[in-house]
Amino acid sequence: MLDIKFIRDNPEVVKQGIKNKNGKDRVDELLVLDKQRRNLITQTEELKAKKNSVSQEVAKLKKQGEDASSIISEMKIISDETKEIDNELNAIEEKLNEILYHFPNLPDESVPVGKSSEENVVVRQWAPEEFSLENEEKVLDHIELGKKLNILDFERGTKISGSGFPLYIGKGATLERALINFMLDTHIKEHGYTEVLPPFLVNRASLIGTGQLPKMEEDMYNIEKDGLYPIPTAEVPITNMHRNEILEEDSLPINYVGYSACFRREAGSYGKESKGFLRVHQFNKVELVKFVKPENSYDELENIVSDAEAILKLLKIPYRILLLCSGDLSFAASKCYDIETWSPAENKWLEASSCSNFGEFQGRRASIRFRNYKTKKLNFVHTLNGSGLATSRLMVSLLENYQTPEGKIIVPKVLQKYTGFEIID
RNA sequence: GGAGAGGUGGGUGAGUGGCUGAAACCAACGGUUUGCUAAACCGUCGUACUGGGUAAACCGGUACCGAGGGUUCGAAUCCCUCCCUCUCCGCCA
Repeated sequence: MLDIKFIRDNPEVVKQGIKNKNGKDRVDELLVLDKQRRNLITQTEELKAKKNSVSQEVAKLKKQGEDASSIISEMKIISDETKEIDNELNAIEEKLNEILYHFPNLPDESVPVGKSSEENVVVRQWAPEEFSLENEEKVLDHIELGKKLNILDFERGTKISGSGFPLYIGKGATLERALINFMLDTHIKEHGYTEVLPPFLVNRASLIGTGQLPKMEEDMYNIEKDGLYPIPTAEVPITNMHRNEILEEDSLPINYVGYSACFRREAGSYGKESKGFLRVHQFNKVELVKFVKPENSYDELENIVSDAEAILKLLKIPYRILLLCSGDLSFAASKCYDIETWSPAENKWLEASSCSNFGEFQGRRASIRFRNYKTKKLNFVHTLNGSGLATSRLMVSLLENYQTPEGKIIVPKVLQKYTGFEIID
C-alpha cells in the first residue's frame, strides 16, 4: 500500500507510476476523499474535545452535589451530532481504503518503462559449456518423457482432482523430492537462510498483508467454511510471520527459505500453455523471503536473484534473467527479475522464478516495522521474495535437457546423493 | 464436538462508570557513581491519525485496553455479536 501522505504530496509522480504499470489511475478521486476525510476529522475532533472537557465539568458538579442536568442535555445534542459526523467519516474512509488497497506499488526508477512482457530486458544468460540452444535432433517433451518412463501421470492427476494437478510416480516423485531438498539445503548451508516450513492455509488478513487480496480474489482458492485460503506461494505465510510486529534493527536482514505446495486457480487461463507442467493448479516451490532495511533493499534484490540462479548453475540448466518492464510488474512489486529456464522441446524459455522487491508496500499493509536506532522512530521494513525455485517449470527443463537419445533421464550430478540413483529408465 | 477460563502498553500484571492513556514491576534508553564488570540511584520511556510549526525538533487535539456494535452527558470498566488463546473431556493423523 502506498502512503496516503506521499500521494497527497506527489500526485503526478503517483499518476505516472500507475500509468507505467498499466494500472487504473484513481488519484484524483482519492484526493477528493482524502480532503473530505480530513475536514470531517477536524469537525468531529472539535466536538469530541468539547465533550471531553464538559464531561469533566459534570463530574465536578456531581461531586459537589450540584445539578448538572442542563449541560447534560446540551451534551446530548453534541453527542448525537458527533455520531452523525462519525458515520459520514466511516463511509468515506471505507471508500478511501477500498481505493488505496487497490493501488499498485510504483515501479522503481531503474525499471524500464514498457507495456508488456515484450519489453522486458534480458539482463544475462547462462548455459553449461557443452550446451547449445540450437538442437539438431528431435527431443521428447516432458509429457512424453513422463509417460514413457512412468514418472508423471497427468491423466490420473486429472481423475483424482482435475486438470492441472500433477501426479508424480516412482523415480519422478523421488526426483521432485530430491530437487526440493537440494534447493533447501543449498540456500540454508551456502546462502545463510533460515528454514521455515509454514502453514499452507492462511487467513484473509495475511493475504491482504502481502497484497494478493483484495485485488486477486478470483485467483485464490477459498475455503469459505473456515475462512481460510490455500496459499498461492509460501511468500504469504512467511512474510506474514512478522505481521504486526516491531523488529529489532540489528536483527535485519532476516532471511527465510521455505518449501510449500502452491495453489492457484489460474482462472480464465485454460487453453493457454496449459499442457503438462506449464500451467498447473498445484506445484511445489522453495521460496526465499527477506526482511531488510530500506536502504539495502535493491542490493538485496540482486542477492536474491544470484541465490536463485546459483541453483541453476549447480544443476547445469540453461537460464536467462529478465528485468521486467513497468507494464509487466506485479501489483505489489517495485522491481522484479524473472529467471527463465530453457525448454528444448517447447523451444522456448519458461518462467521458473520471479524475484521481487516490494519496498515498504507489504510492510505498510502488514504493519511490519523496525525501530530505527538513530532516529528512534518506527520505520517500515522492506520485503523481498524470490522463487528459489518453482519445481514445475524447472522439472520441464530438467527432464528435457537431461534426456539421452534413447529417452532416458540422467540425474544431475548434484541431485544424485538425494535421489540415490543416477538414471531414470 | 462438549465443558470451563481468559484476551490491558515491548513483557509480567493492577484496574467493575468520571480523579486511568492507564498503577506497580521488568526490559529498554539517557545520566550519576565505578579501575573494569556488576549493583545502586535519578530521569526518560506507547502507537496512529489530525492541526500548527521549516518535510526536523517541538506544541495542541482526537482515538486506541482482542474486533465490531450498543447503553450513558461520560466506558478498559455495563450489555450484545464475533474472533482468538489456554485448560479438561471426546474424536482423530
